[in-house]
Amino acid sequence: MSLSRPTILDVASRAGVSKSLVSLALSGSPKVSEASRARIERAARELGYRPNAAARSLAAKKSRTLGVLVLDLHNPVFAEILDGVQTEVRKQGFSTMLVSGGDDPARERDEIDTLLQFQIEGLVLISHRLGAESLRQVAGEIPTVTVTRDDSAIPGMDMVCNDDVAGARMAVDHLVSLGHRRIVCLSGGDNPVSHARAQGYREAMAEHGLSDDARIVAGGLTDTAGYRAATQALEYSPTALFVANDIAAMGAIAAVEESGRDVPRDISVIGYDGIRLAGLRSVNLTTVAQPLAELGRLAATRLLERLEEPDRDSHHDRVSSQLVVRGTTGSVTPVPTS
Amino acid sequence: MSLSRPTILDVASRAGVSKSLVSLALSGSPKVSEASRARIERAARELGYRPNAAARSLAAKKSRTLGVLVLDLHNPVFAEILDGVQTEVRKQGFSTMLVSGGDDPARERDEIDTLLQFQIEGLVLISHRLGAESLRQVAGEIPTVTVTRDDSAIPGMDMVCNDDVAGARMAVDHLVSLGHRRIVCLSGGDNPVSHARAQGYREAMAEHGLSDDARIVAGGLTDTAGYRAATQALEYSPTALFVANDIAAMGAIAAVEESGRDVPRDISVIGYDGIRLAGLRSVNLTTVAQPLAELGRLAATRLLERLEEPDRDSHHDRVSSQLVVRGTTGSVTPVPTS
DNA sequence: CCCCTTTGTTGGAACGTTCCAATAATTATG
DNA sequence: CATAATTATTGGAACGTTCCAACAAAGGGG
Repeated sequence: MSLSRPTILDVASRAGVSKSLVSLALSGSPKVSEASRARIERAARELGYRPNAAARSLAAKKSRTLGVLVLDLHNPVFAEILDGVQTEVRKQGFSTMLVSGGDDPARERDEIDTLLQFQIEGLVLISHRLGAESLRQVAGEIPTVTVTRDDSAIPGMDMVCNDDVAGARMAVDHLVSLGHRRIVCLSGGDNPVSHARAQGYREAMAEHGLSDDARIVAGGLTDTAGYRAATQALEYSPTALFVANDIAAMGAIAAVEESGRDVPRDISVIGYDGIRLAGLRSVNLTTVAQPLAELGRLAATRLLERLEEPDRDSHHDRVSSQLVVRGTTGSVTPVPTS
Repeated sequence: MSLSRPTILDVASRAGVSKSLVSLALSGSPKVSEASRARIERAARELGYRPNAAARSLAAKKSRTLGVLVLDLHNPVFAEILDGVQTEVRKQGFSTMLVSGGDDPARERDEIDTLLQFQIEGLVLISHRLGAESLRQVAGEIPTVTVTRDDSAIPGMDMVCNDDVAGARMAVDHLVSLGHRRIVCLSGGDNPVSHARAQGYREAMAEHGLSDDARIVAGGLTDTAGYRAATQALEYSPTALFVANDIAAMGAIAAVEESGRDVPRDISVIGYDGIRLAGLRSVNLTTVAQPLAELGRLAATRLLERLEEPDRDSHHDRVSSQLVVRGTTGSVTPVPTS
């Protein structure tokens, strides 16, 4: 193993110039002669020189690194948002440090702390479980953008999300247009996103004069949660289920099918998020699709803008989602009077 | 926004001691009096002091950070391995920097480079697309452990993987025991893992005297690749498909069902990996399950061991996988002579 | 009571960069 | 052809830590 990596001084002496000039040359300064630049680059290449990010960040007082916290790596929705973030961030020459909160608030705090120790310049929160207090504190310490959650109440923080209330209404509208009335909502549990989606459901049901048919079953955002909630929902003999997210919807479908009913003939199911998996032909889930990569891209853009101009007003983007009709929803079939 | 973060000097002066003592106290040295320690901790807390990782890593010449490269964040198999890695690494007080190669070798090199700039002390490769040359180079530069791929030929590198050949044989044995003979293999494309699985298929077929029935269709590791390969495989009118991984198997099932055939009545399908998703009731895929989290945990352990003892021999762990029979495989049904 | 340990504590050098002010070399200007 | 302006290069300070050798203070043994 190589004893120790070459430093800028090694490059300098090999190229026969000062360390300062090497620094200048490698950072692409225009005031370096072509001749020197060529020799320096050659020397660097020959030595396999790789700048020490720690030293750089210490001296420059900036790390050119953004931190990204993701709620949990298992739900593919986050991988898709992440794609958008990464693409944009790389394009602007920043690095990114990714950590996962593992769906646990305490660990989230912990990981953010680590991120801060690494002198990240900004933070992207791709969904999170932080309380308002923690969030406020984080936002006060470092430029932060939150994705997926409506945290618009926190000062100095940017936000990018879709309109969950409107999305949920689209879902209900779609079901109603297919003739459904007994539509049950399987909520995603006690978090703002799920609350908003349940709210949209309630509003849309009311608008269609179906308030009396509205039923919300407490569920969660995992497939097993969806399965359980659906089992429970069957007691209301619904003709359609609006499920808080795609993964839970997949669980719900399993429950419906196990009960001997067919999707969509007996019961229609619609999800939320628009993960790629939902488009898989054997899943073929109708859903309200968020532009996930776009959400990520936008978040990165907003954060980078704020780094340029730290004191600007908070920017709140609310992008619109889109109904994607696939095979799990269909017209309500008249019940045969057996 | 706070102008600049408090440094160790701020803590020192507030606690009325020298910076050295603060350093000692915060790193938990036993030779600090209780009184001083208490005052220092109090001061640090009051100031919201957070050590600067860049400075620390520069001074200490070690970062206590491991790099983790994952092939691609979209396949859940990697999230599950990652869980194991993270748990173990955290337990040992290291941080982890996670990057995704986005399924692109050039970007992989790039990301590893970034990781190295951050002075990571070791590298975990959770599947990768690196050529032998690049790999050798990386391994020569930094302690590296590779997960999921059999890179045992690279000197100085540790390896943790399952036995893909044996796993594939288990799959075939299972199908044969159900009476299948016309078993087609949908390969995962041109990468070592897929080659090994195809190899196991071939061997098992030969052992059962079914060499003449052996057919391998070139596919890939995504659901669409599985779909396409399955469509093609149907020309051989198989009674069973052995698919290179779970995600592709899900695509294959879609193709089979679209062709009007039933899984498993007409065609049995078995996957490989054992992702959680495959256990989802609406998927219910029979598969060869690798102990994913265990793979990750073991990889982390091996890497940390090597950090202790850099010159030890390469360690190659080959953990065994397990057949998980679910609903997509069944006995071959005698073809009704219509 | 002096010296020797032991226990706590400290200042300074080092880590590998960036950045700035200062200098050297070159070219343009009158 | 001297001087000014420009272009290229440099040494040194700084960044916030850790680590080491050195020192001060407090006990302990002769």
